[in-house]
Amino acid sequence: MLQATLNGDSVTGVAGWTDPEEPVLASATALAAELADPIRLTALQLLAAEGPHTMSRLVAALEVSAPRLGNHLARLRAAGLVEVEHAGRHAIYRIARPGLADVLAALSRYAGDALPTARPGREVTADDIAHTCYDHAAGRLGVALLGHLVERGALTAPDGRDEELALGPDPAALAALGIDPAALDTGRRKPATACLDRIHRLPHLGGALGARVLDRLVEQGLLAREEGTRVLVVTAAGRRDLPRMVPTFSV
Amino acid sequence: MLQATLNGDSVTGVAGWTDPEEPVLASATALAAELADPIRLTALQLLAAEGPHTMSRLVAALEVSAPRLGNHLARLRAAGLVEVEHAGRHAIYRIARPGLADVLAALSRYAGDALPTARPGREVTADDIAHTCYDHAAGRLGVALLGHLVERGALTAPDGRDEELALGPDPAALAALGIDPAALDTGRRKPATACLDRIHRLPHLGGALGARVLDRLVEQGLLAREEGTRVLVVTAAGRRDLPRMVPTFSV
DNA sequence: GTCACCCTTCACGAGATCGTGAAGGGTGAC
DNA sequence: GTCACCCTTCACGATCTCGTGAAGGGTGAC
Repeated sequence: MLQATLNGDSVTGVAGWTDPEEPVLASATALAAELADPIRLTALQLLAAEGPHTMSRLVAALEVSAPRLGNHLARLRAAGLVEVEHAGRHAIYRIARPGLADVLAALSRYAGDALPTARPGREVTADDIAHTCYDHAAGRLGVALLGHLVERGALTAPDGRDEELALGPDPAALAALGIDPAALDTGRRKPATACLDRIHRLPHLGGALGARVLDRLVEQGLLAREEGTRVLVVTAAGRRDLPRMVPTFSV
Repeated sequence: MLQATLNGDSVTGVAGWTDPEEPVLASATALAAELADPIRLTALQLLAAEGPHTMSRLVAALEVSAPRLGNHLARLRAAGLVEVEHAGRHAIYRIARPGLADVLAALSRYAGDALPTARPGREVTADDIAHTCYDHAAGRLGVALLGHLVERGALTAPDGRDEELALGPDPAALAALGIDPAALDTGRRKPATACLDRIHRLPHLGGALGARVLDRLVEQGLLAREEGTRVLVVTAAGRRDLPRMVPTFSV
């Protein structure tokens, strides 16, 4: 029988701290093991940020063979991280539990912060800070923007269950950007979506709302589109005002 | 050359989503791989919650052989997750970057929530909800209590850099519990420490402050110590008032 | 019915990971 | 100096993981 001490109390017959049978520990290491593969992690990040995907859409996005992805998805299903719904001959995968988005976000944030800043060929570029993704802003700015709007209650956080983001209880943060969500002309587009940032591996704001926000920032002279590229240049005014408007964004 | 599309923009010659060379992706999967082992994860959780430990203290706590732990710590050092400081013949390990605590907390929270609730021999017990750890409260209540005090700005979050927790800018949440931190008689004890909860794998409040809080809750009739065991019984009054006092705590 | 297509599973070989046991370096006590 | 002690490293065998290729089941188009 084991004998150990825990903060002065003796705990007899209790399994050790590292007993792989400990339920929370086993569950945590199993989860970490699922995240420790580029394909599985990217698939989960895509599903968590952008909502359900069919198998074939994932195959195209990840550029891997179907059996290879299928094996990984089978693992993720067995681990209870994703769920499948079959529609005809298509298989629609989605995140099983919304809470996973928090884990993925924490992981990506740490991974981004922990990067040795000036790697060969990987120094911080203007592109890294802000660039367009279709017609909305991506990069550090796009990620910070979505985080800001979610934190202020203007939008609900992406949790991978749905394709679109719902408006939150308090539109003040959107109003502060000069946007009235009720007056948004969405056309046939989804009003607000999350879109996985390719560099930072965190969701940024897309959809009609994302496009409108970018237009406003350009109108206000805070950002400038660079002709022929996808780079968004932060103007002098933007360098002054953006960190005030979006507190988690710097430079 | 690769050809892919990203939200309508064609991106030519860009490495795929799952390219293991992508810096943030590589960093994230490497981190997850380090967390995917019971010994490494527990060591990191201990260091993040309770601050620096010597190698021998970790060996005793984890109940593993020295070479086995040494191999794991060498990995963690190579991955940049922990740092060593040599003091005489002792090696003092600590978390390298405070942000890791957030990742570990997110992982443990998801792992705890994702548990199939009624496992054989692992149903939710009174012990699970609240029990003593030395002279302070652990279990779900102890964890929620520390989280609440940190969120309200009464304490700083444990980040593994220090052995004790500093007081935060706003003591109101402590005052609401009937405690004046300035009047705390610490004796030779540390005023406030974090202590890793064995079941939930999240830090709870220890030290003189933790003991004082538990005393107050018992005085107020919200908790009752069970004679001869470490169980803390939530009284009828506690069931009514505790969720109001500590919003993240239920039942 | 026939076919193309989407998805899943299986088995095998290459590769990586992990724990043990043994050995070695450096420190402090005596 | 001698010794006990703390920590680290190394090498090897057992074990697990992963990707490929092939095969098979089910669906919808024609």
